[in-house]
Amino acid sequence: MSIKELGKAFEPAEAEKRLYAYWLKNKFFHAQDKSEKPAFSIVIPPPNVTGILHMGHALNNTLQDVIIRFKRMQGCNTLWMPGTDHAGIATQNVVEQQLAREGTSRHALGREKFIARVWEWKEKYGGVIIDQLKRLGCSCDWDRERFTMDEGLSQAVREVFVKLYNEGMIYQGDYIVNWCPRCHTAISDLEVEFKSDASFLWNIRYPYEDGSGGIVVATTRPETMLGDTAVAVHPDDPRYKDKVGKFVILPLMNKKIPIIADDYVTMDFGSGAVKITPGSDPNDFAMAQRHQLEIISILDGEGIINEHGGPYRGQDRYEARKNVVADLEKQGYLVGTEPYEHNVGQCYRCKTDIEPMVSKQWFVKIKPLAQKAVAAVTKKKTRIVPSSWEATYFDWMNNIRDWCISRQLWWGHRIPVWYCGDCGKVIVSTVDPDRCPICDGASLAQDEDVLDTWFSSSLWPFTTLGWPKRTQALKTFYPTSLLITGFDILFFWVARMMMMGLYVMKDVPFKDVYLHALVRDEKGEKMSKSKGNSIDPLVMIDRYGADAFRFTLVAYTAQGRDVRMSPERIEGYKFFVNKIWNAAKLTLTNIADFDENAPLEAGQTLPDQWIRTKAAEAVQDVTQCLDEYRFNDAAASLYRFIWHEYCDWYLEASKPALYGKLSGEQRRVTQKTLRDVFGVMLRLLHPFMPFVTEELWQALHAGEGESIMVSRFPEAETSWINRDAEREMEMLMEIITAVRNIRGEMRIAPSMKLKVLICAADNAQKKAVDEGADYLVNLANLESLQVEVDLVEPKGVATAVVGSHRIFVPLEGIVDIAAEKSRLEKELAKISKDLEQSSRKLANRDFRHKAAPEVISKEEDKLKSFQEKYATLEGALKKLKEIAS
RNA sequence: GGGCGGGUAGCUCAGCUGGAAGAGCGCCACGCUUACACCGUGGAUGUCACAGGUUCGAGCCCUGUCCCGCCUACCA
Repeated sequence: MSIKELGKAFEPAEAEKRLYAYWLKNKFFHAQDKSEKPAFSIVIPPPNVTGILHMGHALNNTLQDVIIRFKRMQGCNTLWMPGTDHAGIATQNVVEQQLAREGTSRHALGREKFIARVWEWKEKYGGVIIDQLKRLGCSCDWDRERFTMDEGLSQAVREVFVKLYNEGMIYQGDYIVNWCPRCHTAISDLEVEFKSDASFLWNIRYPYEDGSGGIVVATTRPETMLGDTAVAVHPDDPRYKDKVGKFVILPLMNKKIPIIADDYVTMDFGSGAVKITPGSDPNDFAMAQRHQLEIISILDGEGIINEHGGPYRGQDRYEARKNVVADLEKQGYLVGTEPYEHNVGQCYRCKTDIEPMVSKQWFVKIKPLAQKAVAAVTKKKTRIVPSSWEATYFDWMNNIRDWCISRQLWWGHRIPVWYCGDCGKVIVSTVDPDRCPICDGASLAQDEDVLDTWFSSSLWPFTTLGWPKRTQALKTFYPTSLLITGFDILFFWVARMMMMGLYVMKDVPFKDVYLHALVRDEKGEKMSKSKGNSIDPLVMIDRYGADAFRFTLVAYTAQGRDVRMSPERIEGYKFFVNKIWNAAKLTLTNIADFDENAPLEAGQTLPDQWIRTKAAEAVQDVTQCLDEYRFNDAAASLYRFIWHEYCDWYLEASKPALYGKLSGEQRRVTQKTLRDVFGVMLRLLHPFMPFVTEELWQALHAGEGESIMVSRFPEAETSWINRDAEREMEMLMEIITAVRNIRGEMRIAPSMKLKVLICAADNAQKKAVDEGADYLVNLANLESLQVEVDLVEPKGVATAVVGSHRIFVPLEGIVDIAAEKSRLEKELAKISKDLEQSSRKLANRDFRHKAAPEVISKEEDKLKSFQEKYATLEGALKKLKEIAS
């Protein structure tokens, strides 16, 4: 066969570019809408168009690509659906900042022009991340790339909105929502991040209307008192029983407000009385609804006190706080101030303190949707991996509140609702109406708001496949097979996709969900720009190659555990890539002259049989690990097989055959094994290290073969497994290690050839060693090897025991006997510990009665071998002492 | 306040349904043996957080305690 020559080292930068282009050119990533093959599909968690690749993306997409390549090689019609989302707030922010630098604003531009500007920006800078995913090696079906604001997806959003509306699942109303005064929009409960803040608890006295003293309330937000419309106490509180129904005077505002009773109030907190500000607190808002209280909003959309704030009008909320406190103090209403730590909600986007505010918003009735989403997981229609996340999922779903889906932004899917200026009719439609269906008036105005970005993301698994059209792709690939994403968007995205998939498609969006952990730095801290500890994936790819980088991520992805990343770790796997490269060089140069067609006369050598067994095991193991999403275990298995089995032992053991020390026939058999096993190895490794494996696969086939991408993933060849050969080879390996150990401990130069004598227990044992003699001589660097059944132990030797073999290395003239004495003593100490432990166990009557028979016989075998080993070593030591004395 | 995960070799972590404590990196010693010094060979290192319990037997199961992360929550 002809083989391509390999360079001194793998050149990732050049090879990655070339190979990715080759894959693209041949459309290997492309999935068929219709196919005989079983379908396998994953939709990408769409990154923000504004996004640039960070470690989280790198991990997430590497895992997806591993599974996708694995399934593709297994013969599935495999679709990895890529795309980006429009990220309402983030994208709008970016363009607004750009406008600000130009000295203008979106308001100056107007809605239409602004949106045009955002599109312009998107075309120019958006989706950088797509190219970055390509650098990672992602084998997405790029021909199908989607964007949440695409024509088709936008239409789908309207369809779903209208369906929900018509079925009474969407409503509009004035409710208290989380308002971001900087982004100028409502956000959902999920988009609020709570941060603990060291502040104060201000105690304020509200005098009773009749002048008979007052009631003290505590607050962390004194400025909100301007909008107080009641004071609440617990109905059972004896202190206030007779006060309920009476009135207090709201200080500063000089206004009468009632004292009400509600069991929301905790009696033993503070004074047991709470000020109620329905316009600025969700709990107070709820109470206001229960008691028909007046609801006053004292803040405008910017967080500035409005006309309802009396003298404080025009002041920023924090400025107003200071002034209110000062005035209360001045007028004698402030009873006390104590330091207090509490949680403050912030906008997840801009970290501005959230202002709970009453405004008109659109909501989705979520309970009915959530119930079905819970049932789907209970019934295992969707499986969450690791399953420990199920509890979190259930908990959230069961305590869910209606979803506020309207946003006061310009960039996004505009709500498909129109209001007739003539008759007031509300029109909800999938197509833009020209005229009012009731009065035929033409003065229609569309709702100003857009939808939460997550609304369109929640439809992603089917809209990307063409819905609302009943496309072939949809038929083939929905429900998708698997979703891989970070646990941090379990609620934001996974849960909502579950709800929407079930609602719209009447089926779950995916069968499996694999949730991976976060990437942290080597100290376990979250990576962030401000901390300066973030690692740029692209820099890592440039420095170490995509293969090494990917393998590192996979190797550290244990279920339910964070990934700790550092350049040093990636470097370690770069060394692994180098090792593979060099093993390939050795392998390929030695099989270059292998003639496939000539019949093989000789049988396989022991190492041949052994490495085939190990290869079959590795295939089995890696396949199972991937099936179970145990990524780190798969990586470890590959690492061990390639480095410690193939390179350390098999390549070394096959050298005699390759370098012509064995017969030509034997050489050809070994060549065949090399070629077979090496091919298996490459294919097994390909999902993890796509580039170097492709490069080597091409070399193996002299550039004439098909891509490794579309080759068949290895299946465990049971015919390759030979347990006898495995056992025999491993026995030889142990003997070799024992001799090397003596060499190392005795400080015998590696270059010095040794004479070794082995005393075998019987003829069968002797034969086994004799058969491996060549390997032994070679790998232990021996001058001679003598194996006998009745060997009288020579004098002045170093001794080791492997199984029932006693191994002697004559030391005369090589080292001093004292060194061997101390080595033996050390060994004896070790073995006597084992011996003692084992015999104590076996002496225990309960153990003999209650333990499983196979456990007992195993223990007995152990004891026996300990005893033999002990006796041999002890004898050897005694002899040495005789010589020494 | 509730929930989840974790505490195993100097470091980062494996350890599946209880049956001789493992890997990688780091460390020490020796070695440029014709794939690889991005390497090879050998070596050292552990009260498996703590205290009880179940069991013939516990890193693994149960109870409690102490730390460390994370998620979640309307106590002013």
